[in-house]
Amino acid sequence: MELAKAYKPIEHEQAAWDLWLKAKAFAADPSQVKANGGTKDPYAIVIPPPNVTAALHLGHALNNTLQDILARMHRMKGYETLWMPGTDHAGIATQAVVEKRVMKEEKKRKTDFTREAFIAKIQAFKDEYEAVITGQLKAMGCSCDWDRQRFTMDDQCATAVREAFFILFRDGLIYRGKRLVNWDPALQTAVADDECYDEEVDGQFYFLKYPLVDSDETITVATTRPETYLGDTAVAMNPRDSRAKALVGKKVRLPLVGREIPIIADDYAVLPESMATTDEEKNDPKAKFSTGFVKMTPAHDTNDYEIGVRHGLAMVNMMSPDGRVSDKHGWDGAKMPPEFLGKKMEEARKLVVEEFTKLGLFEGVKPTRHSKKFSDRSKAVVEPYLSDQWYVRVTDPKMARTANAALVPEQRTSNHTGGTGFQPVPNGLKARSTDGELSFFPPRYAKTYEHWHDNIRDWCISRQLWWGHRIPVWSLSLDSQPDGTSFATAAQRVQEIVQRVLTAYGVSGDVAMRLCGESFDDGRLDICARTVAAERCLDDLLAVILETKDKWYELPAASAVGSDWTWLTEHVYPPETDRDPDVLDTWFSSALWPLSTMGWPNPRAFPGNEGMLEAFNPTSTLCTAREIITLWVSRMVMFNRYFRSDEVTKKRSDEVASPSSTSSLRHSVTSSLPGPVPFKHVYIHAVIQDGEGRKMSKSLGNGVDPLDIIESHGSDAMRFTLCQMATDTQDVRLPVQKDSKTGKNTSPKFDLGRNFANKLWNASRFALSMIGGSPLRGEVAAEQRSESPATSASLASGRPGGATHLSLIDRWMLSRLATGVHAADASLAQYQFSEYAMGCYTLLWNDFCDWYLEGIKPTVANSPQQQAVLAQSLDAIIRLLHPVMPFVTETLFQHIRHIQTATVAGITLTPATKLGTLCTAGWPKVDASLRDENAEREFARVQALVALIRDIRAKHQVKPARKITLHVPASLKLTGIDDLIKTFAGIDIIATDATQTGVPFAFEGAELRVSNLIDPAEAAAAAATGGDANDAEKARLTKQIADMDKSIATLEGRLNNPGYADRAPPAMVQQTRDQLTKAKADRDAAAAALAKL
RNA sequence: GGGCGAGUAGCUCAGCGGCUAGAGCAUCCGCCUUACACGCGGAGGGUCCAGGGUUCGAAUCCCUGCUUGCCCA
Repeated sequence: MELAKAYKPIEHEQAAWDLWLKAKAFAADPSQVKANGGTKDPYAIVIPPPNVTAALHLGHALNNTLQDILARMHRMKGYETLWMPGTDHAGIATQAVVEKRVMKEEKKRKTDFTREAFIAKIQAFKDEYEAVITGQLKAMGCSCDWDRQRFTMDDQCATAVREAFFILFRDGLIYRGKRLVNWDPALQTAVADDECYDEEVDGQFYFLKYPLVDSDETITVATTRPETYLGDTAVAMNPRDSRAKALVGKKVRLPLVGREIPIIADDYAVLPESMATTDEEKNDPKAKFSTGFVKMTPAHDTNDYEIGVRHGLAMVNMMSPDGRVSDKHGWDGAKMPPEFLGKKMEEARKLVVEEFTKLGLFEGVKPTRHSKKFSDRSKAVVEPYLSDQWYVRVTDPKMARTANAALVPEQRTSNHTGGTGFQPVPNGLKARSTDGELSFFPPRYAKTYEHWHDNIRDWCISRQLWWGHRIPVWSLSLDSQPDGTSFATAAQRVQEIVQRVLTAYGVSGDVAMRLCGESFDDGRLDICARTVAAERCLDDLLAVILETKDKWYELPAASAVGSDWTWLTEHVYPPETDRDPDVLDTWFSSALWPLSTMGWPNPRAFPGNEGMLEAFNPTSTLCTAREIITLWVSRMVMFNRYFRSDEVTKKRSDEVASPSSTSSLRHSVTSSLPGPVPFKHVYIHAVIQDGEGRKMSKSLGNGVDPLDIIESHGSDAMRFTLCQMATDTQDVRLPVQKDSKTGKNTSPKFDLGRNFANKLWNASRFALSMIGGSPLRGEVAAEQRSESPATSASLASGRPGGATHLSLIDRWMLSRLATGVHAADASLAQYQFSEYAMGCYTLLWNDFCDWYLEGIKPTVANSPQQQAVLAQSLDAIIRLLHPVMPFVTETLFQHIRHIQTATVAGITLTPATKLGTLCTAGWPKVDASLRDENAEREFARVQALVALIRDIRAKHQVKPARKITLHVPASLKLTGIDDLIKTFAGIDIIATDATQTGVPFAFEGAELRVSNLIDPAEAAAAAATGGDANDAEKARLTKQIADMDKSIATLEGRLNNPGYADRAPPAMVQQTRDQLTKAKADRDAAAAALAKL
């Protein structure tokens, strides 16, 4: 079959893809893995699920290219390979995009729809983008197991999320707590950081005096928000403040409120300008306004909140959700002056000034500008607001510390002491067998990971959104009643009633209850439902209490409640009795990804998952970006190790054994073996920036669409270029240009990959033309070769003991191949993708094309041995390149796999296992014995001499077709390399005469000449202008002499250095002497030639 | 504020104790040489950010500074 002159990706990519799918080449079979009684080692990658928010960009292309390289390489190496694909629902991002879209297209808000209706809209959007993303990955050639594609909110993943939440809730690792959120008082909802914008506004610093307790003195605080003084719980001053010693520990009394609050010392308080000593302090813009005293309002300011947590300050909320002063939403019984109650924040501010003025405690104002947060949608001023949120207790040793213990010892920090993270294993205890399994590439990222866990804080997992996994907790709030029942008694009774209902529905094992609080003010019963059945039970129970369903009294729950109904309805506080409206942080479901995608917790519940966890968890490698280390990597490690721990696993199997047992509240947490890591290696890839070092983004318009590159250059070209860029550094730059024809962004860098693919294509085309038509063993059918390669004849490498002697260039090529394959293996094993790409590049382009193919042209047609070396080398190179350029290599393989030649001893090329596909063929094995130093040394002589002659040819503008004569002195031996020199340098005769004609040059210390450069007829004409030629010759030799002199000076300098001979390794010294001898000889030869001109 | 990178040819990057510091692109010269002009052959081009130090020897290791980027808080 004829191959086109140039590789046209678009004509071949689809066919290759179809072949792979037809062969089911990417399907992972867990039963093949040793853990399940099979014979293979597993190799697994879970894709970092792309957000369904938008199409993939070049960073995704890079990351997925690298994953595909790893997957394909391991598949060829015989690993049972799973690359799990899927997408992420990306809660806030997706909901925001859809909200914007709906606003633009329908002029409607989220709240104009029911929750269900709006979720359906997001779902439709998700379907749309999931299809786009999947299409992109397939166009890139990603060898995922597409039949297993998951989505973080599909039924399988949702089941895992439910189970995980339940277990954590049951085990006391999930709790409810208060946290500052961005509150939009107009919409009365929390808003995320990216739904706010900052704006500089004119404001004022207000100066308020607070009287010291038991003293007539006052201190003055400066603030831009005087109204929040109602929620003050401390005053801070800098410990270096000269007054601090006397004042810290004393108390002040808040005017009107009457609350006594402490004065604390904290660096956060800025020293007044007059006390500042360093430039930094003086230049702090706040120093100008500072009095040295800062009011602390932890419930209404993010900085104060941090300090409040640090110093254990009380949190007093003085605002209601609609942004008015309130004493109804506070804690610790805060008392507000009645005149403030119900006032808006702006009104309250004026009132503060008035009241303080009346009391003589107002010192004045100074104008300032400061930045303020506003809500995108309502434009209202965003208030930091304390509200109820759910947390995962990742500070528990079973979480953060276990995550750090997962690090391989050599990547742990040696001087590790504090923190919640790693602690040395106590004496006498063996380290966990599952510890020390995790390593980072490049290793420096282990520090990021470790540091994160050392300083980790509990993870807030609730989000005030609609799109996501809704928190599976129902709350019964208790209210005191005149009958005088104590809180504890009432709570006890409620739990008993709930328990009866659960039993009636047969779901008591699927529910965990926890009582929160100790009084009717803040007490409630939280009930977590593990399954949909349990959920229905709770719905019914609430319906019975609230009478919200038709014929509620006929529900099984009603009979289970029975005569307690009246009592129950009197004690359960209706308005807040419901399922929690919030959804889980997206990372909660992502954190379960290596578990949920493989069927955890119950592989039998969804088809095809059996044996997956055993086979593929832990996975082998996770490829991701560095900011993901904290967001995702850490959480996957914590979750995998917790949910696959002995403790959790055993508890689950006990439940299966006796499903009726109730999940008790706060299981006793006993010491247990943590589970395995979710992945052994974490590879962190570089960030792609544009040519100016800026992030690629839509707003800058500097983004490059992978599909555009695939269209213009081909998928392989994009992949190769990206792989070649993937170095260990943090950022890589890709100069971006706008294509004048299409108007699309592209980069000239992709030409590299396109040219390389074309080079491979043409090298193969040439090889096929040489050997495709003349099989060595015509009697062996084409298909048979791939079945039983051992039947074909085998060529020895020409080394001692070999049957057939190979020529120098063949031995050289095999040596280069052996080195190249070894280097590629080593590079990929260390995630050195760029080195792998560049190594392959040199091997194919320089070694194979420039030297080998050119060198064998005169001989290959008549040498079956050479044809074998040619075919086997090309086949090996194509296999080596398959992971990075799957399409072109697969296309070519479909031709070269039919070639019949002898095999080459030392090269093992295992045939394909599925439909003759390269992607299931064996990774090339080239025996190290094929490395041949002698051949490399001799060939290097060829290359050096050829380079000198080519230089002369170029300077003299000798036509490529013209054969010239080389004159060498008899002392210089070119035995065995003379034919190659003739081929490469365009020489027809190598004479050993001592002619003085022609162009002289120095090689290996001898004076050589080339003559007959020009056609005799032209020579006569040129003789007239001989002076010019002579001048050029002189210039050339002069430069050669200068180069040699420079080299000689360097080498002599080194040898003359007294310490060198003494301290440097002897071999190195000898090498330097040899170099010097050679350089001097070359210089002398060149000088002699110059003198004769 | 803490942590991690980068600064080498016009551009994008390798090299990270010892070759005359390399590659691709770009530039210049010559070639449609029968696989490839997405090509072939050749050439020019670098105070390896600056300043100290360690070493027989530093682009490479250490320190200081400058420029620049990212992550976490």
